[in-house]
This record gives sequence, structure tokens and C-alpha cells, in this order.
Amino acid sequence: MVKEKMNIARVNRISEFDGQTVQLNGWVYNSRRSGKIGFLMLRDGFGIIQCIVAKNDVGEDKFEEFKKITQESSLSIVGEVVKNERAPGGFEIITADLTIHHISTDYPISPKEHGTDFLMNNRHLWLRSKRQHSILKVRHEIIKATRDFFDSHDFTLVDSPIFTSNAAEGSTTLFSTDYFEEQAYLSQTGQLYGEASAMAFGRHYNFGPTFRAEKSKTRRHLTEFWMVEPEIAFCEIEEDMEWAERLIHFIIKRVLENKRAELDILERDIPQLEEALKPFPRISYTEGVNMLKEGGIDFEWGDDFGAPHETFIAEKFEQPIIVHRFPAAIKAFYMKRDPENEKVVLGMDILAPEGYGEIVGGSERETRIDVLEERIAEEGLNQEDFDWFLDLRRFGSVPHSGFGMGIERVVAWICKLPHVRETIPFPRMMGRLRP
RNA sequence: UCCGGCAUAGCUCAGUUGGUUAGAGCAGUGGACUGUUAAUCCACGUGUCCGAGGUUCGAGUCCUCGUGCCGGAGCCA
Repeated sequence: MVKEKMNIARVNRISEFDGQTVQLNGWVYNSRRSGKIGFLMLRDGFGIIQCIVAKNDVGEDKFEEFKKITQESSLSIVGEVVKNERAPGGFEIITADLTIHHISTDYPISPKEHGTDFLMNNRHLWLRSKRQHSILKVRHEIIKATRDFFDSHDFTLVDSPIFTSNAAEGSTTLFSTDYFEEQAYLSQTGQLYGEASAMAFGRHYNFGPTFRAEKSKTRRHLTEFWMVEPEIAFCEIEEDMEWAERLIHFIIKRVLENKRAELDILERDIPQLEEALKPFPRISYTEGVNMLKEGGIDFEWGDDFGAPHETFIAEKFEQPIIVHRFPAAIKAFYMKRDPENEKVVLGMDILAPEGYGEIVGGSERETRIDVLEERIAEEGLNQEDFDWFLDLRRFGSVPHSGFGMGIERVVAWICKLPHVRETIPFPRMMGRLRP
């Protein structure tokens, strides 16, 4: 039996236990035997380490027991931590004792190749694999960096509600739900509430799930995704762009500092990612249209950029770029008109390089109540639903700006994944509600 | 919603111009091996060929419809 009061080690800190006898608790990642010696790859959630199980060390009975273990069986190992160059990771455990907690039978994910649909059906188990583990560790670092960034600049996290009565952006499809005999929608953005918070706290951010019932089947779309949305009082569009750029620089630095091993497992091209630490070029929509025309692409001023247009412009740069001042007609009602050109709004999008497209969308907000009322009517939205929002322009209206950053798209880009579905533990997409 | 592709063993796939008994690798089980790195070697098994209908002497293969999945467009983060 495994002894009580043993040093319990975690694989990520195994070097601190060099030469000591420790206990490790985990699952079998893989194992192979060669007569009287076995090699057990133990996965403890913090890492994977090789454990040597030799008949001479553990005895006849324990060795017979070891022979029974299968992939993803759970067990505890007691043994000495030793340096060994032959072991992946540089350290291995010379097993003195092992206790089996549970034997797995027919674990579906073998160490060979599988299709995405099969793996997604087994997502609850797929999370145990090295690659998925690394992606979610990077996701965690990105989220933590985001929160640290805002927290360290006096932003207050103020959560926005998930159930809402109003559509903030008329064009997008909403999930509808029955709310005590009234219709409620799942939030597609926390922004309008964020504006209320900014007037109360000066600098605000919210971070939560958002829902879009778009029937999108592309590598960039989920129906449920996480978005961080800062909103800043007394902030104009140029400063808004600065905040977004500084945030992304900060995130990249932190991932490079703390998640290098994970990026290596994902075979991420590091120098290419480091390009994102350069300043972000700022291009107006009109300049973007000219770039398309010079590139021989048929495009009319006033049309919205499609994915191919975004890609065409973004591919000219190694780092993310900021596109700003879009035609008012194609953007949301709350964006402020450019005083120098009423045809455009003070909105901005950040396009990630390497074909990842839009990761940030933001704007300076319209401060004039009459303009907002007009725009709400134009969009065919219900004025009553926005009455509380319009109060923000009745009681001390000030210039303010904000943006939303999609976490999954940032994770996909930083990890250089082919699809956003692997960036979230349990993706929700059209045709995917389980597990 | 629109356009294109795919569907064969638990998994990944092959399957010729339509031809008689549908195959491989991996995983699994048993055995050999004290330094393996997705170990190797020997032995053993598995099929609603996505579903329905049609053409044909004969369909995994051809046709029609349906279903599921994948990619893209639109929309967006």
C-alpha cells in the first residue's frame, strides 16, 4: 500500500524533488513492457513523467499487478526522483510501489490518429491529450494576462447580465428563451451595460460568455464564445486603439514568458508570433479600399469587408493591423460619427495576421441622445428597450470608448490552430451541443 | 440559407471498368524480451459497406431522395 504522509509531488515541479522519494497521483498516458522492466508514462494533470517499474524493485506481486494496467487507468506511484537523459523531460521515477485505483477498459482515444468529429464526440476525454492540455493552458494564460492587464490599470470588473430584453446589434441573430412568459435573449455583448459601468467606475471591463445564433460553419465561429469588453470614460478613438494594442502586446509577452513549453508542444513558430510585439499599423477603411483596388480586387466604397478582403489586407503585414473609420451604414447604431466626415464612424477592428481575421472590434460611442434615437429607429429597434441606455446621455454624457476582444480567436491565433473549436473546453457550434 | 466534398471493422483508411469469399495498419487479448521513446517480434478477432428506393443476371462501386459530418460564403469576435 501507498504510505500515508508521503511527499506528494506534481510533475511540473518534479525537479524540486531530485533525489527524494515521492508519491505521484495520476493516470496512465501510455505504458510498455519488456520482460521484467516496464516504462509507464504517468499523466498527473500537471505534466507527464516516465516511471520505471522493474520486477526486481517492486517484487513479483506488484509487477503482476502492473501488467494489468491499461491506458488511462488511475494509480498512485511511490518512487525516487532521478535525473536521466534517456527520459523525456530529463527526470524519471524509479518505482518502489504502486497502487491501482481503477482499471480503464477500452479507452476510445488510442495514441494513433483520429478524425475531428470522433474526437469532439469524446471531447470530455480528449482534454487529457497533450495537445488539448497545452491549448487550454495557453487559454488560461491569455485570460489571466487579460485580467492582470486591466486590473493593474485601475479597471474594475463589473459583470454584465446574460439574460437581456434587447438586441444591441440588430443584424445578429439572438438565442431566444422563455423568461416567465416574457421573451428574453441570451446576451450577444455586454457593451451597453459596460457603458453604464464606465459612467460609474471610470474604467470598466466585463468578461463573460456571449451567444450568437448565426448559422455559421466556419473555422472562426462558435455560437457560445468568451469576450472581454473594456469601456473607458473620457476616452476617444485614438486612445481606444492604444489600449487594445497594449493589451495584445501584454498578452503575447506573457504567453511567451510563461507558456513556452506548451507553444513547443503545439509547434508554434515563435519568431512569427514575436512579430506581433511590433507597433500595429493603422489603416483607415478608405485606405483599405484603395489597397484592394490596387490589388486588382473589385470593391465599392461603402461595402463591408468580407473575410477574403480582410485576409488580403492583413496578409500585407506580419503583425496585427488596426482598420478604422468605417462607413456608418454598415456599423452598429451606438458608434460615434466622425466629426470630420459624417459618412464614417469612429470604429476600429483589429485583424490578426496569419489569416486569423478579426480579433477585436471597438469604437468611440455616440454621446448625443438625438443622434442615438434616430439611429435606433433606423435600425428598427424598440426604443423602450433602450430607455435606460439613453439615460447615460441624459445624465452627464461624456466621450467614451471601448472594444470587445474574442478570446477564442486570440487563442486560435496564438496557438496557430486551424479552428476555434479546440480553443474552448466544450465548444458550442451549429450541430454541436454535446458533450 | 447557399455552394462544394466525404460516409467501408472500436479508430484511420484502401477497395481497379459493376463480378462471385470485403482488406490493411492501429487499438484490444495471449506470449517473448531489464532502457523503451507512437518499442519490436509471434499468434488471435471484428462488418446493417450511413438509410430508403431504383437500374442490373449481379451494387461497397452507378442513379434519385434523405441523414450526418467536413470545408467555404454571408454574418461576426
